[in-house]
Amino acid sequence: MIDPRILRTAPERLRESQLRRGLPEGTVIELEKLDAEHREALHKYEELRSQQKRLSKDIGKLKGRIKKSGSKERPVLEQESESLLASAGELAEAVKVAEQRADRLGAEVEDAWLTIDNLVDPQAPVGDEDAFRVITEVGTPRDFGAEGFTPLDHLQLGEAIGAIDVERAAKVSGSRFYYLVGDGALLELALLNLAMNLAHKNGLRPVLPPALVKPAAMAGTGFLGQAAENVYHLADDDMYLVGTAEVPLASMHADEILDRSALPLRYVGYSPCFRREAGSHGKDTRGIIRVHQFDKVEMFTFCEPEEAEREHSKLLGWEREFMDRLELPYRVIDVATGDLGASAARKFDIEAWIPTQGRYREVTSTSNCTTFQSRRLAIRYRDEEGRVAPVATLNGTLVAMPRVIVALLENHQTADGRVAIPKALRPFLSDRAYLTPLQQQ
RNA sequence: GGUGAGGUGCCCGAGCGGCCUAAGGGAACGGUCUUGAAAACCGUCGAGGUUCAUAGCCUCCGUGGGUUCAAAUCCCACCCUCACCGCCA
Repeated sequence: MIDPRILRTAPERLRESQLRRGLPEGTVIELEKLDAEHREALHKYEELRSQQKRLSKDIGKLKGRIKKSGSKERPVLEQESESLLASAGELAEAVKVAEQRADRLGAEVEDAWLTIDNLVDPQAPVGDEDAFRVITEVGTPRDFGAEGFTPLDHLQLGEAIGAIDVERAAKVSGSRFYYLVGDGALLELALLNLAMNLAHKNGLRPVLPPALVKPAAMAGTGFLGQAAENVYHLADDDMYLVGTAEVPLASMHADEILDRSALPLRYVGYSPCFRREAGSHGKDTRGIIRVHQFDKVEMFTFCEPEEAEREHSKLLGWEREFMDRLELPYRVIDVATGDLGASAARKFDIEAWIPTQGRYREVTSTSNCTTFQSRRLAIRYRDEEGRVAPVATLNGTLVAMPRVIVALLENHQTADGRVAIPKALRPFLSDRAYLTPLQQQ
């Protein structure tokens, strides 16, 4: 949710932002109309309600006097009370009608706000998915031709090493599932340990959050908009499986007023992530690039809005630090406005080089959600003047397990089918230098 | 799943359906006093909405409905917490 004052003072900013995202501006115009109507109805209701309360209070006082009255004045007071009650009855009816109208319009305004995405950062490149801007490229993709062999893809490698089993996962759970087995399982745990150690060293507080949440958490983080079709919903319980730890981490401080001295508040969560992948049939069907369930280490920050941009750089820096430790070639892109999530004002993706695809693929992503999520979730803080104001929220991936495993296997493979383990991971893998195919063991 | 108790403002805690729509205490903040501090005393002290307004007014006493001229207070449903029992990772 965006500051409603902007709708009233500068609605063109909302329209402009929607257009940059490639969304219709009509919803904003609709919202303006509804908002005005709602406020008018609210005024009417409040005016009537105020009258009613005054009248009710008078009746209360009168009843009190009747109790204490003598037999002489009692009949007079009772008659007065009768007439007051009669007019109060009429007022009550009018109040009810006015309240219902105001409530209805209020709900409509709220619904209309849900169709408006966060204001995009003016620095974000404008356009659709392909309009991203490359910020930097790090490392050099290997030239397998020069090395004299054709690289295997991650699934071939993973199966040879006995690390990945998608066939049995298909038997048990269907397509887009996988088992990590043996060194595969150990590899995830090693990545987890490295990520958590780095994050903890950088001052983030580790969290193992719930992965099943109530509708408010899902809606508050902005995943029940266009993204809703990709969310698993348990109808019997009206609960959602989270697609990222961002959801429980953001919601952790819902309805709270944070102490300014506690900001920035930084967490790093590890959780399973569930995604329906609706609308991506036929995309990335091989291997574990696109799956329905995976584990992810996610960073999350609550900070003062003025600090958000700087914090965003920090998160990106920590993501890059992690990628550097894995010795993977990657690039950083400034994601285009048309490809931003509903909550994000600006987003940077890190894309790792995938040799068998000959291109960069997204492995991490960090978003500045400014005050969009915090308004919906009522996460506030007391600013310098002691006023209550929404905080800014930001999130960033440290490791999305399957994709990082894909990148590691493919980039670090050797001509004889082994996979070199980056130095940073070795302490967590019995100090081994290679993952070895089962046949060579 | 069963039984019992309970959910009130930052915390504790009172609240015969009206006659102050939240008493009282603590914490916090400001001040007086003090060399400084503590104590004592005085004052301030929830959030949201509307509004130019930190003036007024409206809303919020777990959530959602209902009864009433009027509801924290009555009725219904649900949620959560605690204790014990049963089952279980």
